[in-house]
Amino acid sequence: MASNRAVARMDNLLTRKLEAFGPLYVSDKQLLDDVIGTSRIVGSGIDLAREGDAPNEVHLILEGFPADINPSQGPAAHHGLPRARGLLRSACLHSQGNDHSIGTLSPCTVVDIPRARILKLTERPRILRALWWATLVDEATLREWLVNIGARDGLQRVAHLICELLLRLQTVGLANGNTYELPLTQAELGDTMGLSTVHMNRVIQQLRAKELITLKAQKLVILDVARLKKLSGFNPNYLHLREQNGAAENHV
Amino acid sequence: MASNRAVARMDNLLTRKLEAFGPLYVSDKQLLDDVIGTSRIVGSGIDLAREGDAPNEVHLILEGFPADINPSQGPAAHHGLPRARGLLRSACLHSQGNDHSIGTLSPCTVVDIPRARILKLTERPRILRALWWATLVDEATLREWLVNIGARDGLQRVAHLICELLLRLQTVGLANGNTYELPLTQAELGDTMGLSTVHMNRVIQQLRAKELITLKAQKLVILDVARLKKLSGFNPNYLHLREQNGAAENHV
DNA sequence: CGTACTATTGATAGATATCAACGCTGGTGG
DNA sequence: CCACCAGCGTTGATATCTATCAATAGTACG
Repeated sequence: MASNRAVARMDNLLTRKLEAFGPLYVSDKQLLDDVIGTSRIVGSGIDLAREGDAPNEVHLILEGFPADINPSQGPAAHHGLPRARGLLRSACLHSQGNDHSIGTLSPCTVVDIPRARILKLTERPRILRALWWATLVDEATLREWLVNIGARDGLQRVAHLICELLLRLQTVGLANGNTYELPLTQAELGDTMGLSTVHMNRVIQQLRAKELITLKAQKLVILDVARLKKLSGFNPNYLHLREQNGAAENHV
Repeated sequence: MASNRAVARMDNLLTRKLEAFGPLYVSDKQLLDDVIGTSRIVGSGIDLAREGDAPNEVHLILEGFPADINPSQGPAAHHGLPRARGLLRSACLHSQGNDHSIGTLSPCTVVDIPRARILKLTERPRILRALWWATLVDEATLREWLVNIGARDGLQRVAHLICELLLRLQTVGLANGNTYELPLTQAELGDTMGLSTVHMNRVIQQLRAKELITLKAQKLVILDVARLKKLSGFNPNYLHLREQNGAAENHV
């Protein structure tokens, strides 16, 4: 489709994400370019909420592995490390409540969008509508995580995460066949899914023993995607919402 | 505030929910009245997604206890019952993906909002903006649930749920002091939180033994709110987002 | 080489699921 | 009225999953 026309400009990641939910005006895209312009790169293990941040600021993660961070009241707090929950997708918009925040599990490119700028964005009807759909999709992913953590045992949870990451990263072109970079420590993975480090390790070894995956030097290889999906009860529908909405946009 | 002016009309629940995020035009409210007009009442244990429903239909639950339902692939499927996850708030908007749906754990009043109507609604900037904020708040609640289920043990989870329901129901005026109706079976509660029926029962008995609650004949009494909140690590901030946004609206 | 982080392994304890059984309650048909 | 039944709550016994503690091995890096 896009290849049929001459494209005078390169859309940024945010624009591409939002335009999946419906077309935007050129002026919209310029506004989005302005927003993206302020991106910063942060290292691993950083809390994205900085001192003095206004609550309800929105963070946009362009690249990397961010995760929800537990407020420091949890049992894991005495480790000195906050406890991560729920691995977020890249190119994800995240509202900054005052009850919890996001941390980086790997180096990330992020944009901090202050309240004033959000209001500016939401004055554009098409941007606003895309933002809403995007949030609905994120919500669907969270619901899937809820099921994932609540109803499956460790082995299935980890298998599910591996499947989800494969699809996500393939979408963004960051997977090489059934192989991708997983720059996370076993401890971090465990925290993300509510498993202890030791148990996480044993689960990984189970997956290796079943000849489902290979994991070495931050490189993950899925040896049998079909069997892994079956084991985890993986159903990719919840990640596909965006295509459906994009298609439905034709009706408007 | 509202009591200072003569109010010619009674706002419906949806209108009230959305207006918490910013003022709406009278014509907006009329449109919302039209939407609400089509509500239906369903019994307990019903799946809100009906045959022939278009995907991405949105359901609005005006009253009752709805919950996420697992697709029938889970281990609990052979019970004949789908497995519930994540108790949803009343007056909650829920997008209908094709990967999962919502069921009722008690009689509910619901409105099914078809795609065409959603599009109509999202043509109103103020409604759309309120919808977006509302979705962001729902997302925050889901994140809290993720932490709740992933990081706390059964006792804390249940305590947390009881605290959350108290605040929610007080907000809607459905709590009587520290007492409220909980028309859910122990098995349903357990499913909701990822606990077996038996264990749910034992957790409840622990709470009783600690003289924190009373639960009999669907009536729940919290004997010591402060101690219950402390036990569960309950932090109501994530439910307060709406007030913050409402206040911020003054800046627009 | 030594230090620190990560991965791995073993042993043990706690949390939770599962299976089975029993009592209570409310309805229903005889 | 009674016998029966179904759903819910409760209890005990046991098995499985997972956390925790402790120790060892591998690996990167100065």
